[in-house]
Amino acid sequence: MSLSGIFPIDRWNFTTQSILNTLSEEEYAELVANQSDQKYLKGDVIFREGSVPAGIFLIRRGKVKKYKVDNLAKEQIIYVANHGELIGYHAVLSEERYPDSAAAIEDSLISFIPKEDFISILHRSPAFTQRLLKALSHEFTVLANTISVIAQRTAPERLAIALIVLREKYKDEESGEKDIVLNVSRMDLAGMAGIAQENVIRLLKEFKAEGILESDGRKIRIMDIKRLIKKSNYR
Amino acid sequence: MSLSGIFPIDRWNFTTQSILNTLSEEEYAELVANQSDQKYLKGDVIFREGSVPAGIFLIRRGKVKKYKVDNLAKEQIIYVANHGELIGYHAVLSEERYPDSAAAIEDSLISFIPKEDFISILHRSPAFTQRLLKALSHEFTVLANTISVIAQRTAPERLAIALIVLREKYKDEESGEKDIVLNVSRMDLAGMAGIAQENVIRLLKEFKAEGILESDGRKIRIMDIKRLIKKSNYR
DNA sequence: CGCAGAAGCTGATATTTATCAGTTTTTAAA
DNA sequence: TTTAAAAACTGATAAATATCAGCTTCTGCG
Repeated sequence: MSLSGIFPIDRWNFTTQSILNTLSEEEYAELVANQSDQKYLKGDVIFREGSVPAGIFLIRRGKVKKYKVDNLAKEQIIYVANHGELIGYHAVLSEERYPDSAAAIEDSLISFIPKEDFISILHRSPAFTQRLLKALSHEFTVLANTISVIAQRTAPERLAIALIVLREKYKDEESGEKDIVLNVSRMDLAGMAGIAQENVIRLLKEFKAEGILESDGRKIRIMDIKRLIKKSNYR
Repeated sequence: MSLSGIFPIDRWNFTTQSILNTLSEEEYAELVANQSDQKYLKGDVIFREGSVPAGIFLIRRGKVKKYKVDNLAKEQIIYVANHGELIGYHAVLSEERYPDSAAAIEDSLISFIPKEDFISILHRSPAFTQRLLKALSHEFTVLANTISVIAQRTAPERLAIALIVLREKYKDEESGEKDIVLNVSRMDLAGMAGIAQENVIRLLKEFKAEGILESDGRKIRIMDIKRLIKKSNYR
């Protein structure tokens, strides 16, 4: 699964989307027996760093950012989870408090599953456990990749990468393959790329001038993915 | 487990050291039945990013850096593993190529365990699997923490943090609790903190002038851990 | 023991990126 | 529809950090 044959997009995505497929019908039924659905509006916080987990979350519809806030304000986005993905399971498994916060970046529908039910299925289904182990191992790849990029790439490269990654997440929203439209604030882009908001704006203007993208307020339309990948300078 | 009551050192260490304790004697015996020990000199590469894993490694003696190399030269260190820890298991579990490289940062003795034996035990021992799941989940905490620090802290703060983390890894080397001596190159410090070598040298000089540490070539003696923690500015 | 290469170190300079102090535009609530 | 707050944007400046070029000191090998 590689983007346009050159950008290793699998290095940027967790793989919790397909985990639930390992469950039998009755196992799945038991997992979701006590679930409760909740709507979250854009910006709503789902859980906060340092709090104690009571269960895990399944994103039915929408997108969620996982982030850490450092010295007051300024959040660093660790990962953007899409519909179908699980979040909040790390803390349950490691028996720690949440290491990061999660908030909706668009209106979302999310199921809460009590941790007891999650743990119960885990003990019941070896296939589920193996699949989870695989997913968690892959996450190491994604996070190590993120560390390397943030430490070693320039601001324009990091922004380009953020846009490529987001484009993939917004792909299925639209019908066509080309000219995918992202709907994301400058602040969230800054949080993903680890640069100041003002510089995100300036860089977007440059990209626009180069014909790589068009933007109208929050909407960013990727016009030339090939040139964007080139901009990212990714091997 | 928190350093001097204020620095959250557990946020900086994987927990694979105690995983093998979950195995019964016969399980352990089977795991290591086909192991082969090998000595690695300081600087020797254990595995390289992009290659295909054939098994996992158990560090019997020594220390190992896990790192990613970006655009020729300049390596970013993701993690420093100590004796007792397992490395190379992510790629086996996720059935991918190694996402990072590993090299000895001091002379080390390392056992290689064929992946078949590892997988076999994994299927045999639910306790082992659960423990591994927990360890991998904790790793998310460590890596998310690293991302946030690299993205949001200043160079002096990052260097201070690198020194604090290393101090903990070198603790058991010496007898006393105080004035722990690190044995690490400026280049590796630069790789850990994500800053240029030259600046590592300049910052170390500052720390020295402030009485925080003393250094004699590669040997760095932490004199005032409290002031170092303050320097790191860590909540 | 001598020597070559690596690592450590220094100062000067360039570059990148953040910060600041606004203005304009958009958005959503009254 | 008005309007207040939030987000987007701009230019100027400051700060942080990297880069470069050269020098010195170690270190391990022959």
